[in-house]
Amino acid sequence: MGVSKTQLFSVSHNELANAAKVLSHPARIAILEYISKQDNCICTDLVDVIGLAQPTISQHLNEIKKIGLLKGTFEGKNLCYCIDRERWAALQNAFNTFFSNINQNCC
Amino acid sequence: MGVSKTQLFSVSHNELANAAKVLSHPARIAILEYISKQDNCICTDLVDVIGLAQPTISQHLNEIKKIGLLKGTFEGKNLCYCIDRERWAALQNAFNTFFSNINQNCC
DNA sequence: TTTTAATATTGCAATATTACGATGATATAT
DNA sequence: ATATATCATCGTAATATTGCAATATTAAAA
Repeated sequence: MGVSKTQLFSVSHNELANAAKVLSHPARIAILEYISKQDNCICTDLVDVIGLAQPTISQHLNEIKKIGLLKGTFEGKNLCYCIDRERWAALQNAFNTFFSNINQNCC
Repeated sequence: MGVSKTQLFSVSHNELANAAKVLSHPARIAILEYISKQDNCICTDLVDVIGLAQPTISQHLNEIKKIGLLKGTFEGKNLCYCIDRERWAALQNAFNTFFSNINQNCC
């Protein structure tokens, strides 16, 4: 049915899965990497950097915004935003916790 | 067109995105967490633990297998497999590297 | 005020994902 | 040999994702 049965799973499992979903497209990885390496808020040229059409970039940015990884202003002519470091660190921690949680006695 | 333009992006971006895609469904998070916490290889009862139909679990396991996170035997009556710790650590490192790579001067 | 530049939204086509019933394959138990 | 238990595969339906052209919106510049 194409619909994930999210109600079967815990909140934390769904949250981690949602975060992973944002990272599950190379364009979004590239966008995040590019933004995170800037000295300041960025105010354009993602379309040139990534190589996808402007509406497509806009859509990807929206997915990234939805999980709170960006902060700044979004209305008007020029965007001005950057990585939300607090959220970034929280996601880093969530992934790290997940990966650390393995039983070292297995196999 | 529903097709990701993977050729636009670097190998490492695509690899990280592919790994994230495996983690982008709560069932696979739950499956991986369950397996990783076992003392031994597991040989059944994932269907009961997760609560999805057996073919669905089988499909999810296949996605997990595809990126090399499982090792063991898969044919026959009883499965017997567990987490591939080397691959697990590699993915942990890949995510951690990605998240560590942020410019602390931004904003 | 009219242009212009930058981003968002809409609508659509192509493809991917999720889920499960039915069925097939395999190995063990009876 | 037959039944049973376990997992894989096939087929299919429902929904989600990706991408872009066309268009709208917004704010600043001319």
